[in-house]
Amino acid sequence: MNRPMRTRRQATLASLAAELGVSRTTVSNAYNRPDQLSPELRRRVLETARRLGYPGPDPVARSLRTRKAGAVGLLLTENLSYAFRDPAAVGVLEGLALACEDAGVGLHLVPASPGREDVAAVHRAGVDGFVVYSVPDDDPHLAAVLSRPVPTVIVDQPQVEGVDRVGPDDEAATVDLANHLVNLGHRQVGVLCMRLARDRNDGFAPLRRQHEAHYHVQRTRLAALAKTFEKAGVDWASVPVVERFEHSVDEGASAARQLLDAHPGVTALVCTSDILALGAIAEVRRRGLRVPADLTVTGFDGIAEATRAGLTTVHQPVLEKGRAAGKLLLSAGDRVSPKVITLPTELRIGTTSAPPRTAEERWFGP
Amino acid sequence: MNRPMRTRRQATLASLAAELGVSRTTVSNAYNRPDQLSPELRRRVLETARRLGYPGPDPVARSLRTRKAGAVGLLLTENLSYAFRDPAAVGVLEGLALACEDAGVGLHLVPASPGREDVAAVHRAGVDGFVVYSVPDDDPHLAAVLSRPVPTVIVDQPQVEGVDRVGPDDEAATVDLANHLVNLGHRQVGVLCMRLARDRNDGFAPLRRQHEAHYHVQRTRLAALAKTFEKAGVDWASVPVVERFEHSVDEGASAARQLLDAHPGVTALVCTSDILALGAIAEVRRRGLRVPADLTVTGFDGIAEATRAGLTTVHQPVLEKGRAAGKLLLSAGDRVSPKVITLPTELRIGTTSAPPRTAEERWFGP
DNA sequence: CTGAAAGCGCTAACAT
DNA sequence: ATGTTAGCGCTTTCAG
Repeated sequence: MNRPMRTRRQATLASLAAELGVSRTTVSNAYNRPDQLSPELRRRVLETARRLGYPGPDPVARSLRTRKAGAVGLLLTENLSYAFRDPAAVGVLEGLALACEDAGVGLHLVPASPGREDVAAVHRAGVDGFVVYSVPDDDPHLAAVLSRPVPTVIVDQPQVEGVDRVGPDDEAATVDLANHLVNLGHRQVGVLCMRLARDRNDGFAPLRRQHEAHYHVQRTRLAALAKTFEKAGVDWASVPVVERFEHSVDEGASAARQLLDAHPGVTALVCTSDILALGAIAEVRRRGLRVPADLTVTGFDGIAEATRAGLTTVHQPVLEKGRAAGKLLLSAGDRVSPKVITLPTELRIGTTSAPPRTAEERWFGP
Repeated sequence: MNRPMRTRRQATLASLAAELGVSRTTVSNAYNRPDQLSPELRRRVLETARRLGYPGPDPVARSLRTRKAGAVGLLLTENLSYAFRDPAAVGVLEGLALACEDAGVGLHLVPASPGREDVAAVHRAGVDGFVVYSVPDDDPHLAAVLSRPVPTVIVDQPQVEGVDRVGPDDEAATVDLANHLVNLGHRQVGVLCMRLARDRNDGFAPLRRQHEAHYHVQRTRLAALAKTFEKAGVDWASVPVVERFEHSVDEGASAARQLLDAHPGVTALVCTSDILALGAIAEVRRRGLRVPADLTVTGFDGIAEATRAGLTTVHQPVLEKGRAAGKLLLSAGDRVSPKVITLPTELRIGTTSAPPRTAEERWFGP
């Protein structure tokens, strides 16, 4: 294959029209409405276009005129490295991309790493709408998105009144999971959770920080755990909650280490994501303990690797979540009231949860 | 958080200027060149903008005027489902996204599934350049991209004269790998490869199909294998090559099954990707054979899961590949001759390759 | 520091 | 079936 080096934009629709001695409309029609002109003329137009090196209508100019960008923006204020490494996030991305593909529109990833305070990229994105995925409620990028006159759909978090949202019922799902543990007999639990706010805190998260979390999903899950365990007679204030800023298996392991070092008496580690849970399991085993005989570990998301590992977790249809968000956005026509789509979740009891060992067992072995 | 439902675009830069009794230039400057007007006036402009619900300069109109879209397009004519499931592809995507992030430009995923013949999406994408990742040389989307007057960088394949390219030296890397097998003593090998053309062929690929493959990477790897094994006295025409259209672990397993059913005598399965190799290993084990004692299996890419599995493979820096492509594109300024970046690869000998069993061993056990 | 003028390249009524 | 007209909303010399 070969190809000449281009100089710069050579021809425009107007110059082509001039060359041909026809109007611009005709040339435009040749590209956009083939049925509006004779096949013969159309052939001539296209032929001349090729000769002059006219690449077809400029997409930006067309967008300006038609008021359609032909793309949806995706705001993801997470380090891409972590986003792409979390199968749950990849699933959402994939589902969204599929919805876009079906509609023939592009998916525009907005450059917005967590550190970046520069919101200009949001304003510069030529898109017909935004999908916002899992950002904190005080993120400036989010505010920038909401200030733009295009429809927006938020996936998972935050909840913003008047804005479409797609996500699971974190509250109900977490209550189910917690009840499973309560029913098994666990009363001494520890929690591993993801980032609660934009400021980094790799360590224990006091009650106040839990309550004021800017990540609605984490806040809700913690609250649901608190509610359920308190109902079972557990004093939540005494339950250790370890937070991690980065979301990776390794961080899950280190969080488990930190928690178990300080609270060796816990009988279950509840993790707010499978990724963290997988790390926790690794750490527990590293300590020579068995899962679930010595320690129960649970996750959240239901990613494939968790299933393979037999993790007790809450499964949510991540691909469908992304797809639903895309469809919702692209059908955003003239809906009146904002729509909230709640996705089904399923408690999947695996082989990582079991009744706690009794004190005697712990001292004298099984 | 709350937010009023928007009606439609309410104010423009012009109407704002009118309202304020200043020129449009001034309003524009308030947004783009704050140093060009008094802080006081600027404050007034922004304040009035808020009051009128003016969301700031329209990105599309700005792009038209400045001739900068602020985004790079990514052409990926693979099913997104598969693309996102292959860590090698995700790595490339991630690296590219990082490069875009650094430059503050968006990454526009062009909707182009393999089946789609509709190339309009390429023409509709408002981007300043394209990265093309691993498409067949006869893909119409590729032609559409090349017809657009913007710089383009191709990752891996195809090789197009005059177009920038980033990729490993597939030839050299594959020769190294093949020599490793030759040196171990393998002469009866089977090959599992990815799609060779746009038409589906799940099965054996005859010589002719190998030679005429439209996927340059696969063609090159096969050719390198052929060359090296022929040099070792193997008649390549007799070497079974099984092709799979879809790229997944399961397909790798099924390909291995197909190959081993027909050619139980092979001592090594050479796979052109780690994904296929992982499937092959699964199938070999399913048959009650041991890797590498009974059968050697090798891959290509060096994805994390392969490393964990101890796979003998060729590692390539996929993230760097994506990043390099992005950087190259974004610096495309006024380079004269096209640039080709060759990334280093490394033969990683793992625990899945060993000398072939002798015939006696095969009959009488080790 | 501010304004006037001149388009960027295209499409969509509305004629003819 | 083709042309005329009228912008889409913005930025950018170049003068004041």
